[in-house]
Amino acid sequence: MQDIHPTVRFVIDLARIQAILNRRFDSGLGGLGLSEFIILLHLNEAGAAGMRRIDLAESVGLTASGVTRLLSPMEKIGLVKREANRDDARSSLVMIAPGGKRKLEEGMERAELLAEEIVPSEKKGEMKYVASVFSEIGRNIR
Amino acid sequence: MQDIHPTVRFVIDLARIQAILNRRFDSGLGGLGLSEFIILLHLNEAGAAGMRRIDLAESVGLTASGVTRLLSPMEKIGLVKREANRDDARSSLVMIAPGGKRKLEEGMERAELLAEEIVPSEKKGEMKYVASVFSEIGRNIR
DNA sequence: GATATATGCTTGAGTAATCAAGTATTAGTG
DNA sequence: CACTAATACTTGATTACTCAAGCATATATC
Repeated sequence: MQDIHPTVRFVIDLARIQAILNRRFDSGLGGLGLSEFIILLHLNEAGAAGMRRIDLAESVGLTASGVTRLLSPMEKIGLVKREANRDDARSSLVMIAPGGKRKLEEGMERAELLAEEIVPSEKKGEMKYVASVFSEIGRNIR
Repeated sequence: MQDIHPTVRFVIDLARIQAILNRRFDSGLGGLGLSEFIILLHLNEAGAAGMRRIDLAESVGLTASGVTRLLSPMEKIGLVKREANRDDARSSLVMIAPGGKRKLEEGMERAELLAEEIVPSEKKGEMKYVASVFSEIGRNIR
């Protein structure tokens, strides 16, 4: 038990950092939760075509159920809108609404400020490396 | 909104990976939640001296309140034990109990298997490096 | 040495997710 | 073409936290 497997250590450090960042971002994004912010970001990247809820779940890292619960109030307040999927009646498409675009821009400004607080700009190189490791892990885990 | 700030992207990737890992570890550690596992790990490292709950909270990344709620059932089933702190009556010390040591060893075995699934062992060097970046970020954010 | 303030911890109430089970719909198979 | 299996959700119940408030105890200040 002396030496901890590096990847296990990684998971532990990851959990800690995420818990802290989650709290910070949840309360610092101007009334937008971190998950909501992330959803808007993905939907914004998807553009007018929108996304199926399940693909959104996959890219955010939540379950389909979690996405359903998150989207429902967001739809009510006009951050996102839904549309039937003419190719598959099981699924509907979600897309970002004008209100969501505004909120996203607001949130992004704050997110950038928060980001600067946690990683000093001279660490950008390291961040790049970490990002590449993340994307590899991301592919491994689904 | 075209290019996303690298650290903001980092936070988003982190959130996704953590959500997925959290689910995997929560259900793969043999009845031990990931947070409980992490707590046992820290307490094990602290040894017989134990830790104050607030220091435990800080190293796990949760709030004091969260730690209270996690520890209470763990104490009941004999994974940890508590002891008054003779230097400061406000705080009590928590330490790992024999039952906790056993559970931790079991959990560690499974955690290592899960870890191998996520990151192939030839990437251990990279993980060590990422861990060092994490611990630096960790110091920045408290 | 009294009083204000800070620290450590717990608790009630709330929230954000989970899982398991259910309902449609679609795709695959003999 | 019927029938089984898989997919895309949604919902009820539960879990794992959070925050705000409160209670003790400790520390600092006058």
